[in-house]
Amino acid sequence: MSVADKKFRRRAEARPDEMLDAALAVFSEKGFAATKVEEVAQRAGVSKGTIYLYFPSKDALMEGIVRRTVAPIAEHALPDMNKFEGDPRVPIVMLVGTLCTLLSDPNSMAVPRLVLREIMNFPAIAELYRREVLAKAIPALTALVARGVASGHLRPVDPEMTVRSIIGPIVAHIALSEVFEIRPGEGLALDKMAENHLDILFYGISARRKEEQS
Amino acid sequence: MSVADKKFRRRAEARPDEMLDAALAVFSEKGFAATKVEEVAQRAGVSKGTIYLYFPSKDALMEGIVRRTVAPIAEHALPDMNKFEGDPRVPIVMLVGTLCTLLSDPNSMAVPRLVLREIMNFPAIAELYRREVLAKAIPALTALVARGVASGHLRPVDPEMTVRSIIGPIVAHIALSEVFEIRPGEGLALDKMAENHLDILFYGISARRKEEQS
Amino acid sequence: MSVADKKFRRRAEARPDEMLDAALAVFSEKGFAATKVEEVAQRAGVSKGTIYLYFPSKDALMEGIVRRTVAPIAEHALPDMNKFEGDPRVPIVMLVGTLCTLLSDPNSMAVPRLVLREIMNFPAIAELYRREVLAKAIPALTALVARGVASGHLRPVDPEMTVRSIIGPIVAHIALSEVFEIRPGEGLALDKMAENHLDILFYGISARRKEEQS
Amino acid sequence: MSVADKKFRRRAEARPDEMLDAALAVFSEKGFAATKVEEVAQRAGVSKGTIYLYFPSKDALMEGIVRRTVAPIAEHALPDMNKFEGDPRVPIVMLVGTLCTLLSDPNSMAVPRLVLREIMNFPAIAELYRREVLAKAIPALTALVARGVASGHLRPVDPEMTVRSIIGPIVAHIALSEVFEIRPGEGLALDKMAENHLDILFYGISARRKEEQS
DNA sequence: CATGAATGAGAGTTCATTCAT
DNA sequence: CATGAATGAACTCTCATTCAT
Repeated sequence: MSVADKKFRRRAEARPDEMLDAALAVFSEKGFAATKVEEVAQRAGVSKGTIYLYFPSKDALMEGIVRRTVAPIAEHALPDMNKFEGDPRVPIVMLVGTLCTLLSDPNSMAVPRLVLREIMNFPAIAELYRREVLAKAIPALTALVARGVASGHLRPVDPEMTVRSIIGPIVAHIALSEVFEIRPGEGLALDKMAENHLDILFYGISARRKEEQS
Repeated sequence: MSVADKKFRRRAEARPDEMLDAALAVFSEKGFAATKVEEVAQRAGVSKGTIYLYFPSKDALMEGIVRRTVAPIAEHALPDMNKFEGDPRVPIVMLVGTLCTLLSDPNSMAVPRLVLREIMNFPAIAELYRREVLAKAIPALTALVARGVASGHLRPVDPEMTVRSIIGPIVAHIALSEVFEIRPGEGLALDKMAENHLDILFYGISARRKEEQS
Repeated sequence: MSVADKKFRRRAEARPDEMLDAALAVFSEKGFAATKVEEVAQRAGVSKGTIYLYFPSKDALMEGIVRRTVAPIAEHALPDMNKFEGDPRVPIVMLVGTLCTLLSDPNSMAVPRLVLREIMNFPAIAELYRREVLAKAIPALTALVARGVASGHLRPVDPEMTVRSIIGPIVAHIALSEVFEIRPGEGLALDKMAENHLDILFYGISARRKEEQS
Repeated sequence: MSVADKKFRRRAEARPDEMLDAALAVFSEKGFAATKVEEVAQRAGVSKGTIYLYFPSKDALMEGIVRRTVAPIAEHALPDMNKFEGDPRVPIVMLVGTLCTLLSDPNSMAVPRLVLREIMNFPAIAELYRREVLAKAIPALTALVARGVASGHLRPVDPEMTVRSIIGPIVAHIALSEVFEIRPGEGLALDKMAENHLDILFYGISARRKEEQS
């Protein structure tokens, strides 16, 4: 069978993914509630009925979008952190860098944006996120900090609370930009934010008397 | 004015406020979209038509809730900060303390929770918040940090980005608790969070070679 | 308040009944499944939404129609039979006469016709009929026959099965007419049917040797 | 013809019949309207499209079921009756017996049950039944009774109406059992019903003064 | 012959909003 | 001022039917 034949084949196996792409696009533009299934179908280039051929309900589209994104995060990104030994600041720098790289890609932003927007109306999605991402990421980060305190690399901070200090500034920066369109002038400036955030996270904002840091 | 008159007037001027209370309660429980105007009316003890006597639409209820809460913040809490001179860490400690006091009161939480939940679907509310709260608070905080850097109280951090480091951990802590029900065991623990947050904000997490801090 | 005012009043208390009338008419014409709620509304002179103000679903219209008809039957017609003493042929003649009078009125026919048509698709209605009508009528008739046998007025027939012989011919006559439009030429001819039915029911079709009966 | 060929031919000419079997089974279980063509296909072990290869529409399945059953009745069972001479009670006993035998077989019941359930929504089927079964059976029965009256075997009853008295009790018995699940305790009890029915049909329920009957 | 992916018209139901009383 | 009956636009979901392969 030639490649040309593919044109005639229904691209059966790719369809659900295309529909999720379309749903993500339209949900992001107008919000879940304000989007009609018909619009998702049009964007995907199929008919309304075809959507329901692959997804049992409009809600299932939302869940499909999230599940597709959450799976690789939970499987790949997170497990690595648990094994880390040595100065915990190294993986923290990496984590912040990875997050910022992901977030600076508009495509990568779409799902977190959508989740941020709709999560309170989708208990199932909040639970999915909690179970698949947070329930793994937060304990891993907490343990990382705790090991850093134990090894003397970090000051005796509260590991659990310190996790809020690691991710909070990033969340705040994204939220200000995405929700309120408050940006520091020249675009997202994730680099500058990351640098300043890590600087403060590691050394604080207080001026030292005589000594240097970094 | 006779007693009988009271029966008919029933503190008429308080009505809109009672309706906003009812709307806040029901919106918080079920979400804006899932709430029927009828339910707001029932909770307020009036009929559906009466709601429309005071508010032109369901959306106006949402806006009324937010506007009522935003006004005092914008008028009282924020202006004070601009005048502050001296070590900026003093007003920062105060700000964090004030926020935590407010947030530990469930009643005070209701509006921020609701705003957090619905803001993406209400451009008007996002704009209101932006204009009335953030457009005043963020520049004030930024200027505070900038003055601290200039006066030598703070290290040469980026003032704009440092604002994210000040409020981010608090936002993250609240979001984890409210959205994902992830709490550090013994309740909200806002005190512990605030203490750890300020400790890190001021001195960082890195262990020092020989000397102590704080 | 004058009578003229009524014109302006919403005839609130009559509405549900008018809707049931309209539903009965349209369901009878087109069948339940083929009828749109919109059509019922139009016939009732109200909007689609108003139907749902009084009935929670399309099915509820069907149930309302039946319930409204079943109630008086169950309450009035049936209880009388239990008290009867003496020759059971008297109340049987009355019952057949009453049924035929009811059935010869096209309005009275509408509900049984509709029930006959839709009953298999409405388990709830079958159950309603069973519980409210048959569970009362059949034992009453059975007891009536049993008493007749005991008192010597009737031959030693099986009371339970004899009930089928009392009502069956009437049912068959109606079904032939309503379902297959098979009628004995000159209209429904319920009188002739009733007379012949009772004659056979009481004396059978077999010719006697010499003697007469009746 | 090779064995391999058989695999491909799969008794092709039997296919439509298998589909009707499947359709009858599913329609009987769930009702015509509630049955999806897909379900009929699954039960028949073919795909949805194949159904439409043999039947132009879902309705055609219904008609096919009925037509297949009606044909032999119209051709065989009915014509015999017209030729009968002598005491008409003999063929009446036979008819009742035959009907009861047929009806006591659940498989034979399926089609009449289905027809009873759906007939009002299928004018074509009502017409089919009317034309193929009733238009032949009823005149035959009527003539049988008329001849019985003429020959003195029967009392001077109205032949047309007497037909209702012959088939009515059987119909009533079946309807009570199938529609309302009202049965005389020990199953369908068709024998007892038939015996009692014929007893009453021939001799009536009235007690005689002195003589016996049967 | 057979498949099953795709279609799209159509129906039931909800609920914000209006307005006669 | 207050009511609540009435409205009807809008939306989700179903499923008989088609047709490219």
